[in-house]
Amino acid sequence: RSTYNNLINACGSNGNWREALRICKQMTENGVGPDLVTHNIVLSAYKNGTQYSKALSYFELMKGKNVRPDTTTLNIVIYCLVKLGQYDKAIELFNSMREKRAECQPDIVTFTSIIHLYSVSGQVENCRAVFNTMLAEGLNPNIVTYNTLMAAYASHGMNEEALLVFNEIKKNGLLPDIVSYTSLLNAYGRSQHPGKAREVFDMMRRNNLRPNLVSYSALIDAYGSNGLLAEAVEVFHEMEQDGIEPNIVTMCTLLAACGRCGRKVNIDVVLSAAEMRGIKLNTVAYNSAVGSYMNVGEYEKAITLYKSMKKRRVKPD
RNA sequence: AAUUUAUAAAU
Repeated sequence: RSTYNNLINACGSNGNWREALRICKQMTENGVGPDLVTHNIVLSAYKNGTQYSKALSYFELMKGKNVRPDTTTLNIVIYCLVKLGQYDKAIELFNSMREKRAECQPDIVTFTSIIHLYSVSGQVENCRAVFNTMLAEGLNPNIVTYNTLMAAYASHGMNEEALLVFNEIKKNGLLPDIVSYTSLLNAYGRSQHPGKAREVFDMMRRNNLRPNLVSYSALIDAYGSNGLLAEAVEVFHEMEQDGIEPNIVTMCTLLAACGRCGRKVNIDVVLSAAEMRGIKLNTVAYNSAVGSYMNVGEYEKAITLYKSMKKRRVKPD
């Protein structure tokens, strides 16, 4: 059974949920019944394949077969509900877990997921309360919990709150990791403090953490979204010299930066830079480029790009 | 140190 679970998991963690299901069926046909771990692996296979509704259906199926879920099961279900924007249902499930007699009590993952929920559902003011409740329940936050709380503040441009959390990490004997630094950096970028964002980036290096693709892209955006295109481009070069390959998000960030620097710049340069690196533009990147052309008043180029979008079979949204 | 769950970047 463990062998099968391992096999299913190998497919599922790559988002290959069809193959995962196929093996799961085969397992049953060979007379090996799935256990709860198997079910959880199937659920997470759906999740990794972004098949959130299918995951929820599977969960209903489990209930129909009287399979008792555990906290991990419910955590995955909460994750899927959040992805589908079904926040009320997620909260309902969370509350049911918190009842005294509930079989599956919320754990640190559950609480962290709920903090994240409140961030993405536009109720960041609830995040700290959830965090405090978790403490009151005697659960110790780990670095992911702190990072989630920080990211919540960061995405809302609340840099002071984010910094407070960052300092709490150290106070509680944990070490900020690359995600912590990137979130703090992002908090400054989102609140019009690109210089502070750079300071965080440098601080990360001084603490012997190597900035990765995400950290670099976040710094590029900190400059770009605040109108500092030259600095953004400089970081882009710094990144490549550091041996980190840009991806579509990086290029899209630069494309957006071109539309925000307040003057007419050559967006084509960025487009061909992407092409030279074999990075194919997706819908978001096209939107960004078209938007930037509009911002700088190059309406004809915007239309041309829109047309080439269709030619390359990238769906406009 | 390996069967399953939570966190950071773009329009």
